Amino acid sequence: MNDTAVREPIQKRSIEKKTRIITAGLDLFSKKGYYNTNTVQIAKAAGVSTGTVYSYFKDKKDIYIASFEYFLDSYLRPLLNELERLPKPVDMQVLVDKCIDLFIDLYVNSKQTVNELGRMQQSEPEIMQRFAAYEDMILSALVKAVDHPSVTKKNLSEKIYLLYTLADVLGQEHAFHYHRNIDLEVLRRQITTMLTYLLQKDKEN
Amino acid sequence: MNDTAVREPIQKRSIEKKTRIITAGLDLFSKKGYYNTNTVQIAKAAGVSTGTVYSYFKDKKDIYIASFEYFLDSYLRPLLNELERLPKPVDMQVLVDKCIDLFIDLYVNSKQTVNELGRMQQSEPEIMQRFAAYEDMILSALVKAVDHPSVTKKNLSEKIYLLYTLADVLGQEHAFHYHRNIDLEVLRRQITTMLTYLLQKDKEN
Amino acid sequence: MNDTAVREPIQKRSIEKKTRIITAGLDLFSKKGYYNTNTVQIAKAAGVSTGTVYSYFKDKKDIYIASFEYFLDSYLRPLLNELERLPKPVDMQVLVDKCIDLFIDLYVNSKQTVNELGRMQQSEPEIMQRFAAYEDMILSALVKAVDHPSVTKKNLSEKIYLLYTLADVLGQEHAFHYHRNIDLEVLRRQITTMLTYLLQKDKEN
Amino acid sequence: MNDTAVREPIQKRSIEKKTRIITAGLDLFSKKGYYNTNTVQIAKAAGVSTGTVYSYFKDKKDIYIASFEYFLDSYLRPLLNELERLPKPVDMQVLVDKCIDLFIDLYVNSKQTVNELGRMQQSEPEIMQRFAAYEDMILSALVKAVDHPSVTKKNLSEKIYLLYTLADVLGQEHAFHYHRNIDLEVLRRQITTMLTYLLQKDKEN
DNA sequence: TATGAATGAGAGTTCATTCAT
DNA sequence: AATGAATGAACTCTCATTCAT
Repeated sequence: MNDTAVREPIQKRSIEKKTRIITAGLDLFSKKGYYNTNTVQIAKAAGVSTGTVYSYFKDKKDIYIASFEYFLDSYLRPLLNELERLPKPVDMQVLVDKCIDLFIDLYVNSKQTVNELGRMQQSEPEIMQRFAAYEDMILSALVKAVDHPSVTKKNLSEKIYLLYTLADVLGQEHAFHYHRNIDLEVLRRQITTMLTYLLQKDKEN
Repeated sequence: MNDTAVREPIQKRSIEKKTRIITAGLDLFSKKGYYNTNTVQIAKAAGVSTGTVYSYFKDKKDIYIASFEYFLDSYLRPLLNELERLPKPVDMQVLVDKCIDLFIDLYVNSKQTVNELGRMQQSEPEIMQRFAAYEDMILSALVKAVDHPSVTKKNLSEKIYLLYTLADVLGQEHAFHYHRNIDLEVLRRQITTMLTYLLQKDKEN
Repeated sequence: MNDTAVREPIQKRSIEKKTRIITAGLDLFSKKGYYNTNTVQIAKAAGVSTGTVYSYFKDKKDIYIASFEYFLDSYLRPLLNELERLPKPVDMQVLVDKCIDLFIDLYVNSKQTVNELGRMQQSEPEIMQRFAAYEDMILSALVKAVDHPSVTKKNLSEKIYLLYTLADVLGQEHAFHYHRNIDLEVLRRQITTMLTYLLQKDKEN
Repeated sequence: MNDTAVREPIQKRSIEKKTRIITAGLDLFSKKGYYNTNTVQIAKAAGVSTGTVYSYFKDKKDIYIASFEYFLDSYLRPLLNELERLPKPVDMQVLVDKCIDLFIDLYVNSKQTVNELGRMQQSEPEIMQRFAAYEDMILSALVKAVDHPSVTKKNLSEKIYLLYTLADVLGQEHAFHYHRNIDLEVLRRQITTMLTYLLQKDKEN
């Protein structure tokens, strides 16, 4: 019944245009949020007409999803690859540090983007599902990176989750510095200490 | 521009009406989010007219702010009082436990509410500011509770912040259980271990 | 989920407004057809805003249905009542004549309206269903009117249907006079002759 | 304003292309109606580009007109020829029967097409005019077929018109069977009876 | 004071038509 | 000659806010 298919661009000019829409969307959604961005703004920012937007995307939500998939693919995945390429065996301290740096990088460079994604993540089921895959991506990258003789496999999921969570917290704090009385260096040292303590093999947590 | 001042209700009937709007708003915003709730729905749920809503609140955002202030005042503050009333000197393990229970309580009973607040928190600057005060409230309650001979004052802000953050994480996981492979008991034990380790006086973190 | 109910007007001013929308809709739909009429035009013609239109009707199709129900109720039903009130026993000639007059009246006064209804009738299933009831209304009025000792019950449905159809044809021709070479008086006489012949008891058709 | 003239295809390939557009249009317009069919769908179904469509037709309505002219030429005219080729002198019963069969054929095989044409016929003046010619075509074919010693010339136009109308009604009822309680065999017999009665020479109607 | 009908700007989306390639 | 991506005006519908009653 629905004959008005969404165009899948093949030619270079078209791909470029689709990308422009995606990046314009990413920018606006990140800065102003999903509900405060409209399709005319996206079209204008991408330098195309609204009609063109709707020939590449079935609706506004579709632009949103494409924008954040693009972000995660082009930004997060490279970071994770770096993590996986760490020379092994790796010092625990180094691993935790690298992890933290990764999230600081992520937030410092794309704080608004990451935040907007978090905002929608639990608001729209469809978007939550899409994003779940990417969290899994991070978590499994961490599992691989932590795969090391000095780390017990016991309760590994929970340890990885805490590593992920605390690195995330530090990243957020670096980017937004919500809490003026927090010394970021101190916080980092404490997190590293806790995680190193948690991950060490001889402590059976 | 706006000549019609927002009324500050003095009479009992008026206060009751304002409260009904606030609780109706809280309920709807929590269940469906800010952008999917409209003022007619709030008025109807509160049993008043839309006009009345606008005689107590200057706009929709104002209802939102009042709703979440009400929530934090009537729900969070009592929890914090409990924390402050802990008999001292308190065992470190007990303190951390109590803290964690507090957040689990909060999330389990009001998960949608807390989530919606988090969603808007960084989307709307005006709302972010208002909420900051309440986070400070939590943090200072923790400072008081942790005020104890066995805990160094050194880098205390950062320690409190981590206590707050990790308790929050555990609360969220209890309420939503996003990560199916996480054993909540194990996670709780690990968090307690880390925090106890961090807070102990002799470890100079 | 759908809290935005369509308002059911009780006050006189509101009913009047709803009626104005209905009549404006009827007028425009009749003159220009469903697809060539837009909601802004209807609102303007009714002297209200588009928002008001949508507080009385759930969508454009709903206005359409209401408009034509209004037409049929306020125009067709009175005509049918007249038919039913014919003094009995009635001369067959008189009955057929009355029937024909009824349709001529209908078309001459509301030719565009009746035509538009016919156009949509088979195009939109929802509208077709609604209209079916009114055709039944006409047919059963005819059955009652024809209920007469001089008419056999045998194959009555088919006879009534032909009475209805031929009166309809004559009505159309009166209103639009598509066929310039047709003498309406002659046509009427022929139709009357055929129907009288068909309906007479002694001819067993 | 319109500098790009509509091409009149001479080459075989071009004619074929134009025909493909016409038949695709006929198919889609018949199935989904004029307003629910768009030019992209027609182009796709015809295996050409939208641009090509607009080099053969000046606008969407032009495709519509061409489609239905094509239908009437290729489908209706052969039926009429058959009618004209009836061996004479012909029995009145046979003639009426043939006529009825012709319409039943028409509707049963092309009910959606005929219906869609009827729908637009009075909605768009331009289309109404075009169609008038074809109705005249039918009527004059009937005049020729009825040209017979047993039929008075008196009031012939009106008689032909009724023959046409009643055959049409029966055709519609055969194709759609809107009225469940109508026995098609009975209806046909009644119509035949009425028409035979009307057309007979000695009855001076 | 309270009402709730009314407003109308602005949202997302479609599609006949054009024109650079 | 043919393409089909691009256009943008026009569509239907929503909702925060106002104001006559």
